[in-house]
Amino acid sequence: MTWGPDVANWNIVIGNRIRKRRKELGLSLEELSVLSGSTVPTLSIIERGKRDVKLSTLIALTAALRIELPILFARKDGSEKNTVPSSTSEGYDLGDD
Amino acid sequence: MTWGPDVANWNIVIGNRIRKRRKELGLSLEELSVLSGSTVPTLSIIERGKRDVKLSTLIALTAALRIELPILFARKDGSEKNTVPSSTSEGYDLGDD
DNA sequence: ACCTATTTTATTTTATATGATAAAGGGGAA
DNA sequence: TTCCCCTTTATCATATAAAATAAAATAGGT
Repeated sequence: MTWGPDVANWNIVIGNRIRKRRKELGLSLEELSVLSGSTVPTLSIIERGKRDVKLSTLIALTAALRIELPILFARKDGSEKNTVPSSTSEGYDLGDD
Repeated sequence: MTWGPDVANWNIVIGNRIRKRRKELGLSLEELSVLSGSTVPTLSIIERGKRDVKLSTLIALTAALRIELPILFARKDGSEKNTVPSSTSEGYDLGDD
């Protein structure tokens, strides 16, 4: 495994959010497995932040959990903006696609 | 290749955002390659949305481009909130990690 | 203690992202 | 035109995500 601290942090944050949401829905790993198309062992590994997951896998999971992808990557503090800036004080302009 | 429409869309959106940001910084693929650790061909493929990237690759890119990961995944419309809800009307509670 | 459901861990195989490298394409500028 | 820079495409090797499966832990109930 062994990733940089940023990668490790994001893997754990995302894994925690997935697990929390799964519990909210009252789903077992087995049930989420059916809904998402990932196997139970894979889900266990992802939820514990032990895998450098591919984007498609996360997207399938968000669909199964009925949340949007940006939620998984949202900042923790409720303060900051998180929509695409169209020319901002931060000095970049990502929108529009 | 061949992904579902959600995956294809996100790959293109993220690729476009990366390329736009790279241009903003006046970087060539070669220069971004050095900064991010990905090879030039890989960057070309990612920027055109033709790869199912791993999360670690995106994180290295955001660092090289000096943007935050949530920006890459931000919704297009400037309206919606995008921070972690702590118990919301949407019916889920992802925070805290 | 037992029983059951759930989760974790381990192993093997398959699919694919990524690296390394080379070659080809595409504009501009001279 | 030729040169130069940048990007795309192609090929092969390697690393690893993910599937499939089984087995071993763990958790909660009773």
